[in-house]
Amino acid sequence: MSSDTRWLDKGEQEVWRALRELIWGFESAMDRQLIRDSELSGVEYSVLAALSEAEDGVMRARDIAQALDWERSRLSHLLKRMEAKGLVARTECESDARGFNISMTAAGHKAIVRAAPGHVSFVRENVFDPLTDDERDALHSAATKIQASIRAAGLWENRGAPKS
Amino acid sequence: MSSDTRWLDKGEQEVWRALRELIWGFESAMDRQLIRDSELSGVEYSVLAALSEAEDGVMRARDIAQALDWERSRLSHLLKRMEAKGLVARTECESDARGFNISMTAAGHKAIVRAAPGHVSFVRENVFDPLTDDERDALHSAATKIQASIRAAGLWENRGAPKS
DNA sequence: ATTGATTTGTTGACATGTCAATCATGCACA
DNA sequence: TGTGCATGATTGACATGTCAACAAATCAAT
Repeated sequence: MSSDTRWLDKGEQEVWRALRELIWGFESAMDRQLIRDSELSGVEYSVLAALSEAEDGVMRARDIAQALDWERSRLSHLLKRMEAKGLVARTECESDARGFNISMTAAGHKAIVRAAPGHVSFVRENVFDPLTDDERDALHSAATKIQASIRAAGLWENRGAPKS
Repeated sequence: MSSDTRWLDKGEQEVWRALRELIWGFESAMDRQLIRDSELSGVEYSVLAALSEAEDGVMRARDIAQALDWERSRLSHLLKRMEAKGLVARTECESDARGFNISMTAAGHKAIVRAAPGHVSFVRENVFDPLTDDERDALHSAATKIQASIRAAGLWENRGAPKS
């Protein structure tokens, strides 16, 4: 494809290093904060947060997977564990015998209500507070553009269904 | 800690969603590209890239772990696999009988030379090309500031050694 | 020198994620 | 209405990461 690779110059390398460190470190830092201050892991929080945004706290597994952009098997494994912990419950789906409705239990609701303030504070204190308005806006548009570019290259999707 | 949580408003939620998706999706997209175009996973590439930057292509395991900010056991497990694949070799360390020197093999060198152009192209095409100069600079400073903030909060380190 | 703490690295148990295979159900269309 | 394909979800094998326990070597302080 390219025998004439455009390598990164000194300045570009620094930008790339800063971005790479952020991408590698941010998620685990967020997880550490969550686990320290609540009993939820980052992925468990994600699922419960998705359920919270549904009106009645119930979603089909399919829709959770889509909302989080996860593989089905990943969600399936996680739901099994969360069910064992009593954070969610599953009921059969009336309209489609293949599906399941996932709902938050009282314990799940309690857990996310307890975890949410610390999580939001983490984001506010470490993302919004340190940035100027211009930096925040530029970060927004940069993140959006980078994602769009990767999507256009066909490398974003988890299971790139090659239409061959 | 805070009964008066400063929740995110609509605009902030959008910024946060864009950043979260980038952080969750970028690394796996990069891994997909690497595995598609070479025989290296992202973590294997990281180790070989670190070794490439040492003059003689040899580093102590300790220094690799520090350069990548990884846990020792993670590196140990990975090096065992990479050694089995013939990508790296280990020799005893003369100056410190506890340590090991890790070196690239010819196969490891060949693999990273083969993988590097595509990897650099991925970064250039998806990070630098889509951004204006201003956005790139803002991204740089935003990433730096966010990391600094998390570090100041004591949540960055992998093994936060609590000095209790 | 001896003792005790620190550093370096490995190991095993376990948590989590990916992938391919499987199964049942639903749907489209002749 | 049946036949074939698409969808929803689970499972098991495997890859990878975390954590705590361990062992050996080094260092520091007396």
